[in-house]
Amino acid sequence: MNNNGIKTRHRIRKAAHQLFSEKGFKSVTMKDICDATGLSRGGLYRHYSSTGEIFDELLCGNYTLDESIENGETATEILASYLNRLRDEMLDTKSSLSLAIYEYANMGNEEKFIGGTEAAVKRWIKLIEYGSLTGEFNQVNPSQITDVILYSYQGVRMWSRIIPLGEETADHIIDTIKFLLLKDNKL
Amino acid sequence: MNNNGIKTRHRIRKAAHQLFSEKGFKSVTMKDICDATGLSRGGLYRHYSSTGEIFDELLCGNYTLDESIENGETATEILASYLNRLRDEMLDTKSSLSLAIYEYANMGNEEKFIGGTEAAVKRWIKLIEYGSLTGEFNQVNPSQITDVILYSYQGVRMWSRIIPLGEETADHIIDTIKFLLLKDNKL
Amino acid sequence: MNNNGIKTRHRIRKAAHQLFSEKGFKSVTMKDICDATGLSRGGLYRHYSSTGEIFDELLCGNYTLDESIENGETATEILASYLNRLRDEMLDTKSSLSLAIYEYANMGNEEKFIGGTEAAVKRWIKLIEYGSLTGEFNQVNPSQITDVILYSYQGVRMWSRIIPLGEETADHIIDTIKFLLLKDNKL
Amino acid sequence: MNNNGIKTRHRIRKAAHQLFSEKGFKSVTMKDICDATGLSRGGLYRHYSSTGEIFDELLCGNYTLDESIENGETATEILASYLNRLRDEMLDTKSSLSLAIYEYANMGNEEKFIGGTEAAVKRWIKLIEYGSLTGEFNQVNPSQITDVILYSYQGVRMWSRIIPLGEETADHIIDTIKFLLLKDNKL
DNA sequence: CATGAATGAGAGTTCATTCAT
DNA sequence: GATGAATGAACTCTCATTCAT
Repeated sequence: MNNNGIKTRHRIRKAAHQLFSEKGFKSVTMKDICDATGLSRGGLYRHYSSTGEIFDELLCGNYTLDESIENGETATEILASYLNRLRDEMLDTKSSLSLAIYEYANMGNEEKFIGGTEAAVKRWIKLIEYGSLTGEFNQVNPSQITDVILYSYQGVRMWSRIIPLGEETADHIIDTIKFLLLKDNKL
Repeated sequence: MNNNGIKTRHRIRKAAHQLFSEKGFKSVTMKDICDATGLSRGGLYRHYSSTGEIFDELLCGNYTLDESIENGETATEILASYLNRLRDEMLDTKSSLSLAIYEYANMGNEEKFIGGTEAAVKRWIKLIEYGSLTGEFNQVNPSQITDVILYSYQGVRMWSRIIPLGEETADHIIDTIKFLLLKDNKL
Repeated sequence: MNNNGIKTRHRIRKAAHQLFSEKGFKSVTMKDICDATGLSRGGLYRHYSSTGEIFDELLCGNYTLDESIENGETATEILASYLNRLRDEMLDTKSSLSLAIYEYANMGNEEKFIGGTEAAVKRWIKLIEYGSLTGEFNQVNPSQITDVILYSYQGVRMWSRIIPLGEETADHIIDTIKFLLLKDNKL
Repeated sequence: MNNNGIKTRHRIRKAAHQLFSEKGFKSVTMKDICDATGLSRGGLYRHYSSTGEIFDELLCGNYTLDESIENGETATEILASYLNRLRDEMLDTKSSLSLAIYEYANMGNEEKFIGGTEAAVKRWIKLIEYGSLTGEFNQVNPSQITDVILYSYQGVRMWSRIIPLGEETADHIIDTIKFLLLKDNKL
């Protein structure tokens, strides 16, 4: 594959991301991507042979919460950083692949996602245990709080596509998490 | 429309509900419904002329939290009743129309849902205010807790299609809501 | 399927037979058949969903030598009847499905034909043994003569599509078979 | 064209022969040949611009019975030599281009083959006349026997692709030819 | 000579939708 | 009311073929 081809693949992925964000997974056709990229049928198929193939590539590096920082920081600092990302993602309504991800997962690709979420779950549990240990966090059931965090986050991601999401809603979620975990936080 | 016609419409809605639960909205075709009901093309079209039309009818009476009981009960009792329903719905993984609803909403039918959720939001807020007033509930920001409740509920509805949902996860959500609202509830 | 549908299926098979005779199997597309029948794409697919499906139906009742007469006739009479058919088929250059059959068989449908030829082989062998027994035929190896008969017949069927076949060629084959089997036949 | 180019053309023809043997003519695409040779589209097109062009070259030197030996040998010896080749070719099931040849001929290239077969026909007729003259062969109609020989040979070539061919079948054909031509040969 | 990107034509397939019966 | 035949639009996919590098 020469340099030109690499550029084209980039172009395809960019256009496809846009389309998936807007329309979910199922409604995006190879033809849509042809039109969006200006490529011909055959030209597109040269690089990817299905929307699923493109989507798979988009997913690499897209799992909600990923490889982040655990270097000597306090649990509180790490939490703040996690929550910042969470908040940003919740508010980034437009570029959300969430509908597409759900549709895709529901079409028989569940297994591709289970690993991804398990990783996120583990990271949160680890953080909460760490904070409990250092005494920074309240004594809570880590798995319980993790469920609340992740599912409310996912709920926001989905509904925000349909019902306009105000900043205060994101803050409501974030503040509640802080209240549940951090000492002396009031509702 | 005679009695026979009414039965047929029932049959159609039943089959369609099943299909929408399994495959979401977009993937269900009129042909699928023909096959599932055993009706011919023309027969189906006599009653409904698109999947959207059937889906609209399915949605009546399907909004997440609906017309329920506020007759002299204490806030705690009403809360218990609401949470029971929430829990049951979360665990009723199979018959969930959630993916279908999201897909449908995303196809330009947002407005059909905004009203529905607003109603649920109002009901929860009213309940929380009521509980605060009677002193049964903690002093909280009603709108904040309502967001946590509804979005985490929605998150569960969606993900449970993809990642098997254990009872303990539903309980985690319910217990957290109780902790947030009820006095003397420990995490 | 109503009466109209049956007629259409007839029409399709007729047109397809014509096309397969002319162009072999592979070169005939569903579109060709649409054009030839005047049906729309969807209309054709309503009845048959691939050229192979149509071809399979054409093949029923098309095996070279079929269920024929064994009712008190002499071997010589039966032979004459068999050879008459053979000759007619050899000369019926135009309606020959032979190329189509070979192509089709070569595409992984061998097993569909093995049974058919085995039956023809058995019938010839039985006839030759019968003729030998009654003393009408020469003492020959039945299986050997059967091979010569069937393969030369098939050779003619194929080549006659390409090289114009004169009646005398068909007669050459027939006469040689007669010479091999019948007493007092001269070359 | 330098030496490298000649090698590439060799490579192409070799791969193409293999493909034509396996799949016949029509099913082989330029892309197949690209894949089989490892050449790129452009690379292949530099040498040949269609499958027909390659096939034409493969056909040179492939006509069924070719330029062979007529140098002072007896008719019986020449016959033996011819029949040996015939037998070998019949048994060489795998490398047979026969299906490809028929397909190709049927696509409007009949004239390319008529000459080839006429040559074979003439050679056999000449041989039979020669054998009759020297008294080695029976008195037969040369053209009649030639038809039987060539068509049964072609029949075998075709069917052997579909129905496994035993050595005894080839021998049945050969033995029958010998019986027809040679004196004192019994069936 | 050779590569691989790109185009565009054409075949396959699936459905929504209409209509005569 | 119901059937199923038929149409036509929209997609998917695969190649032959060309061309810049």
